[in-house]
Amino acid sequence: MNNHDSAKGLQRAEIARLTGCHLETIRYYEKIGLMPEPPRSAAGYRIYGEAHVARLRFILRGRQLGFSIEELRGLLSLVDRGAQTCAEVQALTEQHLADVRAKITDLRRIEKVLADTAAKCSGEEVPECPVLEALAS
Amino acid sequence: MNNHDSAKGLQRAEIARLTGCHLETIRYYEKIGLMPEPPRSAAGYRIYGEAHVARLRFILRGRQLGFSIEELRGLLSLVDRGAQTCAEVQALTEQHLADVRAKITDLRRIEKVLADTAAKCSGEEVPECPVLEALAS
DNA sequence: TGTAAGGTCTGCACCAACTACAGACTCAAG
DNA sequence: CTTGAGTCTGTAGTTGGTGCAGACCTTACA
Repeated sequence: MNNHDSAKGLQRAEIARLTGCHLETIRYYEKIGLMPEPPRSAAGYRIYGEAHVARLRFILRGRQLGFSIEELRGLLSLVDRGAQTCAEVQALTEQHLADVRAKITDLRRIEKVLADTAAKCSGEEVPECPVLEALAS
Repeated sequence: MNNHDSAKGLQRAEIARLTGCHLETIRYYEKIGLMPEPPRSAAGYRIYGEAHVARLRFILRGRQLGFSIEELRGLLSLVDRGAQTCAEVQALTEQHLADVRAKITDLRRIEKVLADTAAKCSGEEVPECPVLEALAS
């Protein structure tokens, strides 16, 4: 009954299924103030609406892109107080982009070391393993 | 007095300085069983020797290369029971290399999304910010 | 000889970003 | 009316450490 759902709202398991977010994570986001406290049913069950789904999707997408919780808090506060601050959002994004690029550089250096040392392995019994030697040096 | 040091061993601050490892981290590695418990002075102070320095360097280098604590535990147990297991070390390394490459691929995808959306920003006051829209979609 | 500064000891609390679980409650179906 | 599933709360565990309090030890200087 979709009409029922959209009229009456969603429970925790439903919003979790819709967004792919773990059940407990939603409560966690509420606790740390990323998600607003939803209205409750008479029995105290959380009832979510479309706005909650949209906000949760925003958060999840940001997390996928590697934004930290604190970065998302910043982004969301910009969202919450209006969209006239595009330059601020751009600055946050550029900073995060720089972080991501630095991480890629690091990982490529690591990749090279690992590939080079693994390539030296004969796989047979040799007295000294080149990987272990590379780590020890 | 270097002679004194190498004859009598090193204290925690000295091994930390030599290896660049944080003081408390050494104790942590000991607690979780990566580092052996060192002998103690009469007053209970830890006394480290060359073998401890070498093992700690091995661990630190492995961590720099992104090996997890558990992976290092595996590597070290291979080291501890002898070097005739080069093929096992190679397998661990190849697996880790694959993980690193997967992480690089992910980050490059993220980099592209961030760069594309940030590039759309005018920086001026526009009604909808392209970064926020990209996150919300 | 006294004392003050600095090093070390232990155990515990804290960080991110969740995840898991116990014990109580509620709800819907058979 | 009972059973099973969903939800509620608070709390503990995860990874890889870091920080700190309060007690001890050691050394240098007066």
